[in-house]
Amino acid sequence: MAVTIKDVARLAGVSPATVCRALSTPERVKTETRERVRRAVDDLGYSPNRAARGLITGRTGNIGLVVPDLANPFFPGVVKGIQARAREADYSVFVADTDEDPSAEASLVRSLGKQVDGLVLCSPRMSEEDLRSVVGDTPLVLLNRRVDQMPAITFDSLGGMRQAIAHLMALGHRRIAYVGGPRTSWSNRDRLNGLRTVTAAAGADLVEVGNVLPQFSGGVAAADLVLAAEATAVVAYNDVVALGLISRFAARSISVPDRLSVIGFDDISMSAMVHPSLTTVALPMELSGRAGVDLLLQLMQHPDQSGTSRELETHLMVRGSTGPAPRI
Amino acid sequence: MAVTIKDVARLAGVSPATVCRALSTPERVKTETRERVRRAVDDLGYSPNRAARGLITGRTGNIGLVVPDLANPFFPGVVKGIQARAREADYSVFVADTDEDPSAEASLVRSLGKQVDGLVLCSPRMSEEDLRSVVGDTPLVLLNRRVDQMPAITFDSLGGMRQAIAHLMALGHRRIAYVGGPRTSWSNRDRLNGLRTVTAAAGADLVEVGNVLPQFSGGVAAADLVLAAEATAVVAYNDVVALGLISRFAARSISVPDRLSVIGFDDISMSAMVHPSLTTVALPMELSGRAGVDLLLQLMQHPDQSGTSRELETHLMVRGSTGPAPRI
DNA sequence: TTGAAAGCGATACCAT
DNA sequence: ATGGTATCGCTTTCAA
Repeated sequence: MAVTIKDVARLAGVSPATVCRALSTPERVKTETRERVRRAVDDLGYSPNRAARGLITGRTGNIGLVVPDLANPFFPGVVKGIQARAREADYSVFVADTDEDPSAEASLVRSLGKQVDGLVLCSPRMSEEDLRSVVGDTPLVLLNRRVDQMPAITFDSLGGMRQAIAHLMALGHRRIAYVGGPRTSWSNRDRLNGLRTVTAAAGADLVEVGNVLPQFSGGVAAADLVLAAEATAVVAYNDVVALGLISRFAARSISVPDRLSVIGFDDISMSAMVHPSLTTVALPMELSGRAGVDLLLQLMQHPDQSGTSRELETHLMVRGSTGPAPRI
Repeated sequence: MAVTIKDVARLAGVSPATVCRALSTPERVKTETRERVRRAVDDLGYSPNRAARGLITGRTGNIGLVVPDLANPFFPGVVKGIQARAREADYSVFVADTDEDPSAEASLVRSLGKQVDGLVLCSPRMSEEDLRSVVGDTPLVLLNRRVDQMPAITFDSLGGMRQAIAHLMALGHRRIAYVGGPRTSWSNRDRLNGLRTVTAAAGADLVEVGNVLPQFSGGVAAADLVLAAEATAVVAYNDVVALGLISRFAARSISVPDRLSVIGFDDISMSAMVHPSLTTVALPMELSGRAGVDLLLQLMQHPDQSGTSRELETHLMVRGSTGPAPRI
């Protein structure tokens, strides 16, 4: 059996209560006894049983994280940030992957919710209605999704699009296509809204060529539509879609960036590796994870307050897939 | 406050003990009372407090997973498999990312070990010695690493290499380079051993061009060495390294596969997306995760037995990066 | 078949 | 400053 607080107490010649205090509120224990306890703890290799502690304190020391798909390169970055910040705050992290299934999301939130002190929902796919209804009394933070009255970490899509369009306009592009992600995706709507605002303000033509799966195949499928739209530049919902576009362009011998410029979103690591490398709007993935945990910690301490949502800066990474507009 | 077993007991007009039995050993409860309890449970939305249960049963219902780096595309696949299988068996999964730091591994194993019923160590980087010493009484399964006497899930590197070399030989290649991963990596040694055996048996020349970081930059760095080695084909430690190689070859206008064939390892999703697409030895990532959990469950039930380690099949995916050897 | 009661290990309150 | 003790929610003997 494992070492318990009683074993420590016995060895140190004090009561369990004192051991507890020596560990959690050392200033309330005489220096000498504190030292004795410390030594006993070390000798026995004692560490408190979290389940027992949780039973009385009502807290678990765990936080839960729900993501749609770990295989999507965006999420591991976020998870790493969450992990790192959680560990600093002495929390462990439950990770659950929903395989892009919105209904799995709800049930996971409910079951995970009981085992944790707080939850981070990363890019949840479920409807706003469902989202509101699953919220029990577990503090919850959204990441990459904004819903009224719920604390959230998001990315500045508008700013990212502004940089992207400024870049394209400076290169002489005037007609720009957008390959959208799933209609149900909040971030797709957010990016599209940003893009509409920015192109309108800049006096560029925006051609929306439809919605595709946020995957390589989605980009492949959209490529021909983009060509038909007679744009000289295309912004994709995300990097993976952009890579699919480029792949299909290559297959059709459409040179990127000579004939067509391509911009993605996310800055997944692969974007810098391919040829041509992908110009993209970088999202601070790890930072967003850390920010999510920070917000959650705040919320867990002051459940009454609604917490301070944050929108994180984005940055355009200019690479090989964008160049001067062809003269038509 | 949450619903407790007492609330259910009161509503059903029975004792807490009966509620407990009705839920865990229904056959020991009269059908009628069982139904009454069932209804009370539903009405109140009761679900047992895991911490309290764990306190008495000594089990947590959690398993822990330690991976070196979630950003490495190999791991998310494994994690997904582990998640899926764990959820089926009604376990939750703690995930910890060590950021490739071997010393972080040991401390994580120790701290996680207390909060879980079993651990899966995925591609652990620590020394065999350390590995043996961190093993407490928590059941532990290795994934992608084999160590005497420890239960493990591994991949058949030898078989993968056999397929790779047979493919290259059939295309007419006779001189083959290997770009190795970290010397400390078990899987690198395993793959290299397999490759040596296979090339020797097939009568091919093997040129080992050194060890690189298992990253894109590692491949970039090794590309020139490969050219200097005058091989017509190169096998890389993994796909990411292979992509780095191809990138550098492209920059030097070395055509793949006309001038040089390239084979990777893992079959990360990006491999099928790039141009030329990458011929690679596919590892069953999700399956390995499931197999790891299966082995762990087995171990948790019979801690006395050592468990049945498994080596999973690998498969060569022939794609665009390999072709006939150039006539010199 | 059911209930009463004794813990599991840690914490927090009330005394001292 | 320290110790005794009730308690968290559940499981599990032991009796009835």
